[in-house]
Amino acid sequence: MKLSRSFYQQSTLDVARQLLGKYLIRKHPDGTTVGKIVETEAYVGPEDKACHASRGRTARTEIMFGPSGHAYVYLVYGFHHMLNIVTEAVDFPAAVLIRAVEPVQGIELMRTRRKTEQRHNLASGPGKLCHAFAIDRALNGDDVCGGTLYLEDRGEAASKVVTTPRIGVDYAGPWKLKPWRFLIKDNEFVSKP
DNA sequence: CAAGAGATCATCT
DNA sequence: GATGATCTCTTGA
Repeated sequence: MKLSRSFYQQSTLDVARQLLGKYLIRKHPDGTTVGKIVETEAYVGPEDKACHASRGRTARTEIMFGPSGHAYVYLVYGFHHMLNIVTEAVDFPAAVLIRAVEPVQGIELMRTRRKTEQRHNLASGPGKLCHAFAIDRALNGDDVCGGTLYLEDRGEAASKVVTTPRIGVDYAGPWKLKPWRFLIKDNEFVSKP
């Protein structure tokens, strides 16, 4: 069952937690890739110094101020794309970063793109995930309630969930301490334990 | 195995 | 002109 827009309108922390155990589906001319989400992070509102939108409303962050259920994709460090899903109401900037998935379908395609044999290394990190799923800035602003990139509930409850501070946001002062990273306990496909 | 450096560019000052 | 919501490879024990 495809997740509808109302799912993404909930509070960002709820969305981030509930996304664990859901499936990410990416349709592409080369084939379809599917992965189970095992790790997410929440970026919430104009106050959150780790959230790009805390710098104000700009051309780049505009998408986060828009309606929920859209993809926010951007490039970091000149190499890696990050995939976020916009949440909450219009004019409130918030999003959930998808940090890692467990490869389920289209694994050969992911191997070709990633040039690695190891299944646990195909999508265990935000940059790797985007590479394996062929996600780049062309998808920025795409509606994830559409048919190319979307999420599904396949009836699995994310059992044991663990929270930790977010990764790579040391510059965010007190905000870096917020336990807004969510991951499935003991899952071998997360980016780091 | 842990730690460190380098890669490379869109975006904002 | 500085700086990342990262990854991979190299180094040294």
